[in-house]
Amino acid sequence: MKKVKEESGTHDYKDAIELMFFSYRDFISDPDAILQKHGFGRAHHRVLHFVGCNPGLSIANLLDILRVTKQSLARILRDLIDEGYINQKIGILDRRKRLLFLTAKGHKLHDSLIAPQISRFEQVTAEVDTATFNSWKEVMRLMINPTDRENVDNLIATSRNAKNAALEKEN
Amino acid sequence: MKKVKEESGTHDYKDAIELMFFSYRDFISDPDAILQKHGFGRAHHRVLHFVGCNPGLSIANLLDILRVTKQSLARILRDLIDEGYINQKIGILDRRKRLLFLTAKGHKLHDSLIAPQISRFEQVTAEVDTATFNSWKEVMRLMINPTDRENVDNLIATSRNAKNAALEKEN
DNA sequence: GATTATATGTCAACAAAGCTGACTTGTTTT
DNA sequence: AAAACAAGTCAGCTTTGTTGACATATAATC
Repeated sequence: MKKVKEESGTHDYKDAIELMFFSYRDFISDPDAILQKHGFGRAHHRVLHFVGCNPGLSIANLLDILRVTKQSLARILRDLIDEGYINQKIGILDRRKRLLFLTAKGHKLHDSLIAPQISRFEQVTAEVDTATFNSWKEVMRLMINPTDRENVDNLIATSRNAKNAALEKEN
Repeated sequence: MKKVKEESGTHDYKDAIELMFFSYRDFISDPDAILQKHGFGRAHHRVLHFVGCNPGLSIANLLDILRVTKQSLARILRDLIDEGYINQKIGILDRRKRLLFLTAKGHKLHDSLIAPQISRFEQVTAEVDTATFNSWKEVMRLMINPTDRENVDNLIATSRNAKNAALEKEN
C-alpha cells in the first residue's frame, strides 16, 4: 500500500499549479461571455479594466502592465476609442503623453465585466473568514515577480483611491 | 481627507482581481520562455502538463479540462505526437478511446516546464507558513465553478497518486 | 538653438491558437 | 441492424500576439 498523504516537506506543488489553471480558467470565463456580445475579446477586457481602475494611465504604463507590443495594444485601443468606450487626453505636464480614460459607456461596460468576478469573490468570502482571504492575497502577491511587486502595490493603492478622482499626476 | 482604509464589509475586490491578473501573468511567463526555444506555445504546455500529471487521459477528458474545441486541440496534439513528445494508445476497455501518455522526451520537457513554477512556489512557501499556503489553496479551490470542483478534486487526487503508475481505469 | 531622446502612431506581413461547420472511420450500445 | 459515441480531418475564418520599419510631436540636453 502506498501512502496517500505526502510526507511533509516533499512538495511537488502540482496541485498548486493545477489550482492556478482551473481558477483562472473559470475566473475569466464569465467576462468572456459578456464580451462576445459586444464583439470584444479578452484583450479589450484587460484594457477596459486597467484604464477603468486607473484613469489617466498613459500608453507606456499600459504596455508595461500588459506586457504586449505597442502594435498589439494599438489595435485594441483603436476599437475601444472608435466605438466610444475610451477617451484620450493630451498630458498637461508632458504633452507627448496620451492619458486614457473611460467614457460613461466605457464605465458601464467595465462594471458589467467586473460584476461576475466580484460576485465570485463574494461567494468565496462567504465561505472563508477574513484571515483566510488575506492569506490568499498575501500568497498571490508573493507569486508576482519580486521586481514587479512594488509597482503592483502602487497600482493597487492608486486604483483603490482613484475611484472617479482622475489622477492627473502623470508619473 | 479621505479614508485610505476601506470600511470593513464594503469590498470592491478590485485588488483581488488585479492580483489574479499579475500573478497569473508572471506564473506563466517562465515556461513561455522555455517553450519558445522548442517552437511550442502555451497550448502545448497545457497538454504536456495534464497528460504528464494524468497519464492515460482520453481526448474527451482533455477537451473537458482545457475547454477548447476538438479541432484546436488536434493541431497541438499533432505537433506533440509527430515530434515524439506524446504517445497514443488504444483503450482496452473501450477501443474507441485514444489514451495519451508522455514519452521519455515528453517527460523531460514537462519537467523543465514545471521546474520554474515549482521554484516559484518554493519561494512563496519559504516566506509564509503552511497554514497560510493552505488558506491560499482553499480559496483557489473555491474560485473554481462549483460544478467543476469535484472533478478538479479528483483530477488532483489521481495526479498526486498517479506518478508513473499509468492509470488504465478509463473513466 | 541644434541635436538627441522619448511617447506615440502607423504600415505591412506573419504566427499562434482559438472558432464554426461538415464529413469520415471505427467501435459500442441499443 | 440502427443509433450513438470517440476520434480524426478538411477548409476557412477571427483574435491577438509578434517583428521590423518609419513618421511625428514634444521634451530634454549639449
